[in-house]
Amino acid sequence: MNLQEVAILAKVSTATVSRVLNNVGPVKNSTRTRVLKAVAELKYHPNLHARNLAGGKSRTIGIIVSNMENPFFVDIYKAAEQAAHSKGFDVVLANTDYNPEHLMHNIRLMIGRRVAGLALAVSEMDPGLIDELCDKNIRTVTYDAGLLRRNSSNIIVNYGKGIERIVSYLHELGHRRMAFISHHRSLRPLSFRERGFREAVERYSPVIEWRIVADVDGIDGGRNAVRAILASGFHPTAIICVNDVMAIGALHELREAGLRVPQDVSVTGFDNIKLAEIVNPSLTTLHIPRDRLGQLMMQHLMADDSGDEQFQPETVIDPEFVVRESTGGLNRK
Amino acid sequence: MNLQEVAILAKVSTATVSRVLNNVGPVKNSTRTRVLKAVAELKYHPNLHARNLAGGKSRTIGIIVSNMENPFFVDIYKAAEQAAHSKGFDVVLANTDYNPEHLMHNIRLMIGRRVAGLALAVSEMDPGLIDELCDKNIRTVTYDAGLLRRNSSNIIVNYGKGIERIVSYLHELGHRRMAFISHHRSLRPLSFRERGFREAVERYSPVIEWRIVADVDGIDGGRNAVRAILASGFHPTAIICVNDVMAIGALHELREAGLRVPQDVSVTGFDNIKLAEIVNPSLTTLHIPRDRLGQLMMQHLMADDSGDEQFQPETVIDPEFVVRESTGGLNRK
DNA sequence: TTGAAAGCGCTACCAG
DNA sequence: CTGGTAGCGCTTTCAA
Repeated sequence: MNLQEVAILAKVSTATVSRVLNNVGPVKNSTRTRVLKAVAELKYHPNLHARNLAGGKSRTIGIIVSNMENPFFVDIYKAAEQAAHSKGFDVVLANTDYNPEHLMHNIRLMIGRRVAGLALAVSEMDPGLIDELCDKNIRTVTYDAGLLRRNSSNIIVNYGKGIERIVSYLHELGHRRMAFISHHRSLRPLSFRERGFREAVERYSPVIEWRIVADVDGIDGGRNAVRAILASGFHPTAIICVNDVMAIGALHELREAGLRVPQDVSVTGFDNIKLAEIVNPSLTTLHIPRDRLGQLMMQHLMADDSGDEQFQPETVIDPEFVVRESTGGLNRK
Repeated sequence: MNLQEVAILAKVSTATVSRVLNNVGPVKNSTRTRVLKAVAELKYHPNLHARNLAGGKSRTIGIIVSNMENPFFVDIYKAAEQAAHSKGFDVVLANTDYNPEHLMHNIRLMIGRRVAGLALAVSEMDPGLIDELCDKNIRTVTYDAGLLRRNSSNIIVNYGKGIERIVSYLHELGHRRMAFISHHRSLRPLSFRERGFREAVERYSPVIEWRIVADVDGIDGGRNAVRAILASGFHPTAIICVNDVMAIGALHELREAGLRVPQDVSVTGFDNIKLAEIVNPSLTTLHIPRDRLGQLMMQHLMADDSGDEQFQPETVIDPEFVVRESTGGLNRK
């Protein structure tokens, strides 16, 4: 079923049907209603592929994230989608599970779809791979990717500063043995955070002993990491997690092991997802404004080319320290 | 940049390039490599719209869910996507936030994209609206929607049975005042669950006092609902939540109010998401196998037309009762 | 093994 | 205000 059939039923040309459907150009009211009736009668739905092909331009934004199981990314996606909708764009979402091949596959799909813009909130950015793809003339905005190309902007969070804040806070509380829990250490953005931790902690060298352990992203990852730490014989008094979800897993595993938080061990997260204030004990963490992040990404993608809006190629967001119940001074002073 | 340019650079016809790109038909090896080189050189990405238009068929499955913030739906999506990928299909995801208009919009988009199949895991199904749309010849599978149409199958969870199980269990423990926490009462599938509760509880009439309260889906919804209950003066000894996420919110609000779970109040969830075993106290709930659900949906959509596989128009899944720490007998016997 | 050409369904331009 | 028509980029016969 196509435009033609509608046109025949309405006794007009396809051009007119098109005009009616797109609210463009002048159409006599009587014919418009006639067309609309035919459309309804046939339950006609325009073929969007044909429309995109013929029109040339697309009103669709692609969004790719690393892990939809982590509320952090869901929040970004929701903010971004809302911003896109408010400007009349549709959104198509893809998830990579931190897998660079999935990322490539999805980027290819997005390019193939000729999206009007592409937002990448992923950690598995490989400069090499992306470089190749991104000199299509697709506008791109990345989060936490640290690469800048033509018509591509980047939004980054100052993780180093955040982690430094955490470490110094814990140090003041008297903590001298710390562990850092992460995931996907080999991915660049994650390795930067790890380095942030290392630098912060080495500033106090050799007073602070430390250790880094990694597992998968998620609750189970946090649990496994804590289990590994405890089994290793290294007994940190503070555990710093690369994100809240892993921290929540850590919290649970510590409880299982009979350790009290924060009396025996302090725990910190990163992101400040909703759950962080709900868990027991509630989580000390760093707030990253996902709303703003999502909005910013869309703003960059949909900014007028008119050059009116100041196009910022890079935006830095400072996380905000939120102290809750999961951190405290040492029991044995 | 299009097929033509590649063809020219490779000194062949567009037909040949197409053959190479699709691995179809015979192509001399030397020309194949020549074409591939041209493709790489130009960083050519085929226009998927054109491809779909010309090919007629699509290898894309549409998935629409109600709330990506609820891990229940994320789990379904992930299982479904994996199943789809394993059969060589791509997936495009959409989220409705329980908004029937968003649902309509997204269904229209999916139809416009001429997806090979459409999976609807949404609660806001309105028989009227959908009826109209679903007699396109798009294969559809719904979860929890209770409507059956031509080339459309349905997967349902036996909520009534599950809730009955919960109520009788709580009754045995001595509970006589129960509250049911839900969301979007006016949406059919949700109202069915509410009815399930009502029927189960009235079976013990007039022994059990009960009450139903609703708020939005999510942690805050659970919190608000509990606050409303406590403020109402009705003091239930057991709170039954329509899903785990709301139950987790309820748990938190009860703690804030100084009530102990399960000593003062028992709480149950539904779904058995990962978090249910992590929260403290861990959550008594009903397990719904999201993996199987997602796989089933894809199986229904991608079943061979060959009639070989037995096409089941309806599949019922029984949830499985999981007792954890959030329920117990009454303190004062 | 390859090329030419006819569409796929729609938009947009040009006439009338 | 409306119709005719030339593409959009690709797949797919049909011939060569």
